[in-house]
Amino acid sequence: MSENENNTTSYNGRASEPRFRYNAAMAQQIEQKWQKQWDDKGTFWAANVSGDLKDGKGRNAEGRTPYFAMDMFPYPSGKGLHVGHPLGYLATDVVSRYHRMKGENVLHAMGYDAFGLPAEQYAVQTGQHPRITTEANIANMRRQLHRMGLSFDDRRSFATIDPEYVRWTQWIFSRIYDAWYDPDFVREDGGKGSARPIDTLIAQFQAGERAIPGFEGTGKRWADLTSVEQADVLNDFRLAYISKSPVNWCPGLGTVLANEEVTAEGRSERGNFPVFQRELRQWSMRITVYGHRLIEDLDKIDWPQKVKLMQRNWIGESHGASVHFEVDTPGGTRDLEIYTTRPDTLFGATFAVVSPEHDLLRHVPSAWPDGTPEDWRGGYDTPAEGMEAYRVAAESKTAQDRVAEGGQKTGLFTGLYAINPITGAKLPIFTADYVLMGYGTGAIMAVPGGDQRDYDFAVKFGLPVIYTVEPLPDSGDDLSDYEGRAPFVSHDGIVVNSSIDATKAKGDALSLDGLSVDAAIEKVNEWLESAGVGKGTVSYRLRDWLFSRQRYWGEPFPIVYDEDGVPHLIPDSMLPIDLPDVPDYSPKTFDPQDAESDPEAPLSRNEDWVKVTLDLGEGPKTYFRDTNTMPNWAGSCWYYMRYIDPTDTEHMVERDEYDYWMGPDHNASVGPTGGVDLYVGGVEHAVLHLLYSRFWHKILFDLGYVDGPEPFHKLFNQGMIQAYAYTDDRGQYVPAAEIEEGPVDPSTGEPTYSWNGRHANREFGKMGKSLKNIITPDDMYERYGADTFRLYEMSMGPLDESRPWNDRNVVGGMRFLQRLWRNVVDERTGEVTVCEAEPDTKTLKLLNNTIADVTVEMEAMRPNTAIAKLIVLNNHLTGLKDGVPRAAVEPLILMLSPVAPHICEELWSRLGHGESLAYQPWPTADERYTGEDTVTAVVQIKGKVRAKLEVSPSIDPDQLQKMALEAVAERLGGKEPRKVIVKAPKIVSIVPAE
RNA sequence: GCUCCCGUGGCGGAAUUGGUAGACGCAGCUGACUUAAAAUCAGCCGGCAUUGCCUUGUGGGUUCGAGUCCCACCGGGAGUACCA
Repeated sequence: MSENENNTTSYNGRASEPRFRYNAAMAQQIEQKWQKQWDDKGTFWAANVSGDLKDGKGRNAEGRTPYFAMDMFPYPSGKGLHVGHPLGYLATDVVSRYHRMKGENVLHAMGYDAFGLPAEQYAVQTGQHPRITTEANIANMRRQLHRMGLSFDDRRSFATIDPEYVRWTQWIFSRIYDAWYDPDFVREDGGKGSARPIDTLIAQFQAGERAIPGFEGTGKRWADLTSVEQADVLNDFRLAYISKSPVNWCPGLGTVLANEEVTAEGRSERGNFPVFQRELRQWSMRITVYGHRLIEDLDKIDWPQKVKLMQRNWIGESHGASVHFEVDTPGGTRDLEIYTTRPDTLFGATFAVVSPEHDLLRHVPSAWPDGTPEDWRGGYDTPAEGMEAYRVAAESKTAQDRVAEGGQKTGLFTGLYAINPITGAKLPIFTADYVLMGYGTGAIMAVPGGDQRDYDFAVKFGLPVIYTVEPLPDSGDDLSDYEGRAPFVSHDGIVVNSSIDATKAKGDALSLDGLSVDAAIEKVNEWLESAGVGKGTVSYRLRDWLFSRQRYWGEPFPIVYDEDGVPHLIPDSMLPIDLPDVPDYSPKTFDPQDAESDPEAPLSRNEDWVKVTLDLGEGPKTYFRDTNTMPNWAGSCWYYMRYIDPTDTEHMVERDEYDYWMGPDHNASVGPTGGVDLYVGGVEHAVLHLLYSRFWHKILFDLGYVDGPEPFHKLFNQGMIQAYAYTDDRGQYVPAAEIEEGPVDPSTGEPTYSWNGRHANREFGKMGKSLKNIITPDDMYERYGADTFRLYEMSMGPLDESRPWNDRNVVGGMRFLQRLWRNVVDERTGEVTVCEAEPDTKTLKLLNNTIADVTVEMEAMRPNTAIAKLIVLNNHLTGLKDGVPRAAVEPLILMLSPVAPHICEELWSRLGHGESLAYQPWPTADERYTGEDTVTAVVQIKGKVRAKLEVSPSIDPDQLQKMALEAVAERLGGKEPRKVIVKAPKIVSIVPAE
């Protein structure tokens, strides 16, 4: 170990320092030495049960409990990492190392989510292929992570852009495309509803077991249909299908977006461009059919409540009823189906509202009915003219515009009337943009007596209000308002004025009067069904997942179209479909406000690629490739399974390997759903990646490719590392590293800050290049070494909470490691100084209590408190007069090694051990030395501490009470206490006599 | 607006089931060592105060006892928003 010349910072070594002091320079040498050894010896290779990855370097899979710890893999950005990024990676690494020491077979690896917009945009600017920059970025990020000492099995690393990986992404798409959802099929796990191969559906059509939608009553059999007709029928069943419904078109980005990628303001999450609703042909995934299962199975997995709640809200399951109203139109009687969650209020419906895109609006009368009030007409001469103008206006409105209207209702009378099936009342039908086409049926019955929005609308257009529910006296609703102006919206109440006799409407007589709301809903649903005018239904906020993008840097679809436009799947044997070279990588973008523009995909620019001759079983024919690419989420939807064996060329994942690592009950902590044991990542993926992954996984489960219905058993969201940033008085960011802290301003209680002698303002938030407050891991290695960096990040606070980075505090971790080093190694000579004598009883007590406590903290993923307890033990050893006992410092080193692995390996080796400590058994506490000899019992009078007693932990409660009463006898003044509570051995609480 | 989470010293943060509030670290202070400084080691370190009182955002409540449970409010953060 050589002397270091650098003396610029205190921990980087200086001439006067002892030669064998643990400083930054020595830390760097130790760290790189051990990182090389781990690599050379394959220390972190995990053993599969079979195949190419069976080699676990002497530790086989058989007989060892599998543990799969995983991070949300990174996008390899060109910007590199800052200290905020690896918090989660360090946490999983600590957990992985701990589980290895418990004797488990730990699968821990890191891949790269490498398709994406930044690389594409860089390619657009430079003309360089995105693969080149992406691969350079991956190499750089791999180096940065490696230097942290993360214990990955490097044989299992891959990137989503690797052709072998793309192949399986396309293979999964093919399986989804070739599947339909059979809601009646009973799965192996007993649940109802399952994805099934599309062949099973075709067989039902061929056998005549199932009517062919759209061809009922034509007498046509399946074989009689043209290929185009067959394709159209199947498209309506496939789980990946071509949709012709409204999608989010973003001209500024030149692509369409999923609902999840559009902000509440109606703009693109990326780039903040306006988004318009357009009807375009696009790929969609039928995620809505899984809505109920995606909610239901949340109960079976160990995820933060917050994320479960976000997914439940996003899916938005609501139970209600659909009701059919008859509408008289110029072309005859039409059916209007509405959706309501409160069918009990049908008697209070006084009008109906349909969304501006609703089909009914194409059947409005040619003139306004006699007596139509002026403000119902909106100034238009005919209903048709009004409908068209209103629809166009609503379409161009962003969500922001709607918010700006401040809840003000707009709308227009359609000239049509609907017959309330329960009362026979004639209700005017309006159109208004507060009713959304995409939810329910796009039409509502309006009950102004029970709904604030309907009420606002009724007031504006002078429509009547009928109350059918009376609030409960103790409901908290203001009863004085009842029958007054405001609607009563509470769900609790008693139904009144809700009865008909059979002569007034379809069906039998019905009375809801006097029932609770819940009972009324049940009764009215039964009535609707028996009268054939409606039924109870379930509705979802979740929409199908828009799955195609007009971008270059993504996976091409394994789909070609024949000359009739019928899509055909490319056979698995021809996968992967590689991206073609194109003259220009950018999608055609438009004026962000140009809603009428049409997407143009970059892949369409290579005609040689688009037009291909293939033999798909009917001899060589000309086909045209699909020119869309998959969204960024495709690769991250299933990558966890690929860690199991990225070398497998035969399967996405082999069943036996899946069962071993991820199958149901593969270890004691995982339930019947199976899945990754621990998945750590940011909460920002709560509804995007995590919902899509669960969806794909359930399809693959239904189709029998994997054995459990959930991908991730335990989810953990790490907090964010925040930082201070500084601006000058013009508001420009100035480098945080060059800020000087001045004296505290007495008026604010805050210090003053300056940069280059000028005043600076401090703000608190994220770390970012533009904020000029970045600290990189490389800065930390340079100043302290990777172990100190790891120690600091793990000790700053609870892993799941956000907290500020404070440069100044890092030094505490360095001092701890130095003290530990000095407890083992003589700083001047480099000799090992531990003594071989048995530790004294006090040391043994502390050691074994520490082992017990630290084990609990590690199990609970609380490295911060584990570290605090290890520091206490180390501080105790430092103070020992007769040298540090080996029997105490070795367990300390083992327990610290998950957090600071390099220095611990070095000390372990210097203590004479030939093998890495990575698989040394985790220390166990000797119960002879746990617990305490005496505890402090507290004597309280009315909750206040009045005396303390040193007593045995096993003291008899009666004896303790006696001692306590003696100790405070003076204060009780000889009176008998009113009450004494004894919780031996810790508390005696006395309530004195008055 | 609705839903959820969080408020503890100068700072980051500890406190099984309600049971001695402030572990551990940073900063600060004192001492030892040193010509001196750094480093290291030993000690002090919530506030007021004469022995005791006050103190976990504020105000109430439950309890022998509340940072922890309940109610209301204040402040901060996150999600979501005309979903019928």
